[in-house]
Amino acid sequence: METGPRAAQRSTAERRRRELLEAAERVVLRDGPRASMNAIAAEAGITKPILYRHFGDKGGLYRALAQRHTDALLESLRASLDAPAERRERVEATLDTYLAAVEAHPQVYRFLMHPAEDAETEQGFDVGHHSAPLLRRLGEELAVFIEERLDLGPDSEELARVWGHGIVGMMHAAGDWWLRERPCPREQLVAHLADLLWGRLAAAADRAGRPTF
Amino acid sequence: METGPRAAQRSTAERRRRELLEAAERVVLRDGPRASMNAIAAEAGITKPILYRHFGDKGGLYRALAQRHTDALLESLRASLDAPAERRERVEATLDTYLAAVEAHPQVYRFLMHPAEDAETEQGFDVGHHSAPLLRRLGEELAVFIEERLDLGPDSEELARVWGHGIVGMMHAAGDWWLRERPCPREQLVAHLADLLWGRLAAAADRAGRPTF
DNA sequence: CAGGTATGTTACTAGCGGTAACGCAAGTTT
DNA sequence: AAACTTGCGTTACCGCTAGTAACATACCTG
Repeated sequence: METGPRAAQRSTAERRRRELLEAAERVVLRDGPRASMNAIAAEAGITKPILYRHFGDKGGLYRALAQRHTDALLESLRASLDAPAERRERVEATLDTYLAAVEAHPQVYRFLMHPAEDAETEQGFDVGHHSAPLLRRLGEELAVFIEERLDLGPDSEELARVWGHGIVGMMHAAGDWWLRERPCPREQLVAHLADLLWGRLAAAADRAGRPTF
Repeated sequence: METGPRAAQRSTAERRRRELLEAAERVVLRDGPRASMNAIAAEAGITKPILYRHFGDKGGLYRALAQRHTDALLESLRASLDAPAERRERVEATLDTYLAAVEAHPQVYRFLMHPAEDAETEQGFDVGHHSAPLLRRLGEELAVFIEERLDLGPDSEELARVWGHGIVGMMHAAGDWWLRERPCPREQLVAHLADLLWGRLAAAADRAGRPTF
């Protein structure tokens, strides 16, 4: 156990950092991703330069803020994907985990995934530039998982990566649309997406009296 | 045919507008989405207020700029999806149309789809806020198409919309990743994605000596 | 010729991210 | 005890942005 003034200093610095992050989170969840550094500093009861000393720049603050949520989400997703069950059940569980997180904290989700909502006054958070890494991480992790577990013949690594990113994109886009329109309960969305992945698009019959599809 | 000074004025105004849009396009393709109104005005050889008179605000200019490209892309996609051929062929042709456009004009693509690349100096174009509408439009159009052409039983409308948005998201995410990493030729990516949609994920065998997936 | 209308300018505001320079308190060293 | 370092905090500023108000100029119309 480390003691002495250095340790005390570091621990207070870390506590301070957590306080600042909590203040930033409050502001971001209230004002959306266009929250300004001034506003965050004011919420924390201090002034801008302190924020910059702690986080370097706005991107640093954002990343620190995003990591709190992405790490937890990634862990849940890994668990769902790795649970002992049939393949389809696990795919559904994973989709459901993601969508449940989105449903439970839509503001957090929007902050992580969506660029500044309104004005192009891009002084806000350029979340898009940071959401990409998250989606990329998800895609890469899924790719590794698929490649490890499935026998896909030649080109399996390439195929797995295409699928990893494609499936993550599907989940993301469908979830985004669903969150906005809420056209059905979550379990139904999950089932529909799993149906899509299970080839129901290919197997569907053409509608009578229509050109083929 | 309308004549007289009013018509002349309007036609010169429209020509001016086109000139301004072309200047804006040059700047955006050169400087990325963070191009400033000042830079665009300078490129056009005029000053800011003229831009604002023509396009209202930065978002207006962006929308005018985006429409030029999205309309053409949407038309190509509709044509590919509606061509006389087998379903899988048409799905592949549509994916390929999208990816070919992405491949042919990556800068345009990035402008349409990606928020300001670097600094969070969000004075740039908040493209994310505008790309969403494009992806949404694509998803909705595909949903209508699927619902019209396929016999999906009960809940067909809901199912078609989930699939529409999900497939568009898959295409978008995979294309985005592919554009960055270029891991394989286009036709291979198309085939992999079509395989995914055709249920090859569900049909794949587990790898020997591994937990099931 | 008088008058409106579109086109253009200069000069400005308000707000942003980011930083330099300084004050101050507390603990450490001599 | 005095002097020095070190971290926390401030004020005041920079350069940039989007957007606007006010003014000038040309041109076509009555």
